Amino acid sequence: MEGGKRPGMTDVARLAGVSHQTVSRVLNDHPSVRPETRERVLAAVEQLGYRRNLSARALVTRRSGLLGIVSSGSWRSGPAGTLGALEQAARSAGYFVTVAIAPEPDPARHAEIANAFVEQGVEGVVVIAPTPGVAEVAQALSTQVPVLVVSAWDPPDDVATISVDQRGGARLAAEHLLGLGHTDVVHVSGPTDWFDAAARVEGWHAALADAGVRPRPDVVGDWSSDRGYAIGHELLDDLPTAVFAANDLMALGMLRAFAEAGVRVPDDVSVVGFDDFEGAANYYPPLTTVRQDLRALGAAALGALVEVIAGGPALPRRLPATLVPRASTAAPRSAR
Amino acid sequence: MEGGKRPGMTDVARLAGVSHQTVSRVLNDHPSVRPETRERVLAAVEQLGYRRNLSARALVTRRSGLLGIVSSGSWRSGPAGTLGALEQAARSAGYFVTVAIAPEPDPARHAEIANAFVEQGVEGVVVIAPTPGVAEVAQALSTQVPVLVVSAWDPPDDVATISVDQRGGARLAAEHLLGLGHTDVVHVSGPTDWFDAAARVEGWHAALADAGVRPRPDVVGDWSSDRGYAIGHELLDDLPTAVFAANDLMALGMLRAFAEAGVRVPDDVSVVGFDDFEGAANYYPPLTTVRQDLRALGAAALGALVEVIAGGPALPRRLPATLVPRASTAAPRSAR
DNA sequence: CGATCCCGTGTGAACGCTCACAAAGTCCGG
DNA sequence: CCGGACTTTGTGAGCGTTCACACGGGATCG
Repeated sequence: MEGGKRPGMTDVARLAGVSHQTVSRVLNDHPSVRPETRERVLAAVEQLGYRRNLSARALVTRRSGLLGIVSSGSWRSGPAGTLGALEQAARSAGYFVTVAIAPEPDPARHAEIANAFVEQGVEGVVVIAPTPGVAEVAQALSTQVPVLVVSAWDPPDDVATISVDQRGGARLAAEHLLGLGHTDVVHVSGPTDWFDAAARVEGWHAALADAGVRPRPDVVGDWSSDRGYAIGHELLDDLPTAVFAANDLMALGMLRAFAEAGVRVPDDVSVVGFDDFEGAANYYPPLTTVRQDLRALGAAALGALVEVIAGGPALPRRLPATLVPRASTAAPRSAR
Repeated sequence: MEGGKRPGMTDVARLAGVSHQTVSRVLNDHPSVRPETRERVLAAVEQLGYRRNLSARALVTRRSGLLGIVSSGSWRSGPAGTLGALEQAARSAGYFVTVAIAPEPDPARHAEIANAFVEQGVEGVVVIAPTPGVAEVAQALSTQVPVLVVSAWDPPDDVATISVDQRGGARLAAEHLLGLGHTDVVHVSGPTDWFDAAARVEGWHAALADAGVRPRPDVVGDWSSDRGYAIGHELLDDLPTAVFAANDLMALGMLRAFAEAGVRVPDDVSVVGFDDFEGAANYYPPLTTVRQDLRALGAAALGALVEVIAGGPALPRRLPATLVPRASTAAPRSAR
């Protein structure tokens, strides 16, 4: 697995018969180096299996080429996509990426993460902040290093933020239901301390208010399909004509509760979800839902972070969500 | 966001009235430093907001404290869990973690990743290798740096490997079905170039052979619920009494195909999945499946990598999978 | 044909830290 | 009270790079 010790620039220089500085120039493809010399150096690099030492480089340039990502332990769907897109975008922007997971509300751990990132010399940090607890990390960091927050959150001050437009997404769901003729509707929300959950609640109510429709009081869930199932059961006593679940998993649980009770979807009740989670297209019935493009989010987040690093402004941005109509929604029976 | 320039050890030393070396000792809590001096240094650190520079440290110690993780773009479920567990375990072992995503089979990209990791000076790498394409990365890397492969893969040589026991898991599924009295059974596999898919196929056939049962020829899927749905349709013509899907999403698609056709699960056909994917407990009916504890996998992988770094042996390890019996399986009609 | 400029290259210092070693200071027993 | 052992602290070098600058030589120009 290893030989003696890794060769350095001087070793390459010696073999190529040039100075270490020339080697450096070749490696950073500086213009003024004779093609022939370049060849010779590259050959030496090849022969020695030389790899540059980024620590040494970072030490003198004060640029680590590292970006930090803080994700959350309690991050349900799609961090895979977001994270992956983030990483890919980062790499093509010439950065490496280091990751830390922030468990919910632990300030000590948050400080530790911030500290670790600063010590590593990250040039910027993306914080995926679903809840206020994690958003604190962003706060802690933003005094030390450029930070971009991915969160449906109205940042208190000058912290740059990006997210999928949760309000807009919820509005889409509401308008879809409204368009079908539903007026007896209910929202099953996520935990209210989640920014996404709160924004969806807002969008939902705003859209209904605009149409003059008064929904039933929201039911608060916890994102889990189990809870969705339980809530579905509770709803059975007095069924609305449509339900908007704050995520697909809760919708899934409700679908099961309804199926077991012999309630047909969408004939007896329409169901809309949120996320377009994996498999939602093949729930029974296929779930109408609001899709968030998390890959696009990741890529956009990275772009925004790079701008912030470059000293750009901290404009909040929202990426649009889109409605994916499928078989779980239809006009209410009364309208047929 | 920034002040002038970051203070260094010498700045701290000057303020505390000691030498830079003493500062270093305090920071690495070396035993022999007088408590009073320590206090003074720590106060100075605090006052200046000093953070050490890990690049500089890495340069001299040749220990970066960095671990690399290569994950795969086409890594379906649970990287969140695995990655999260990996990161947490790494941190408590005193490492940071950098991530790279390998889009499927591109050797050039793999080489690039390997190169980047080596240049960063990672002390070890975890490669999550679902397919031979990605496993090549592991090969390439293992000559340069300690590598641990997470994969249901029989490594060609001395590469350390860890995974959930896919064969055992598939055997569990088969034996569960056998125990219920099923003999007319079929396996819907994953893409055959995936190690996991191949191992599940093997375990399935081995278990059935042991019981003297000849299953129908395997149907090859692609992990997606859409494909599962299509396969479910095809199966309708001549229904077996039980189906073992290589993952929950394909099972989900089949569940829908059956439901739409009025075929009842488990009365008319039993379905077993694999993964215990999010929501599987609330599919309709709740899906009997084989659970992999991916968090445990992540933690174990890190432990193993640390051993490899320390020069330990490269024993392959398998973590057990467990059967989660739910409502989608029952005795075949003939046996009732 | 000498002064000027640019190109290709080399020289030395510095980045912020740890390591090896040396120098005080402290304590003890004889 | 002195020598040795231990404790606490300081000094200088060096890790592998890049940066600032200096230098020689050919081309260009007046």
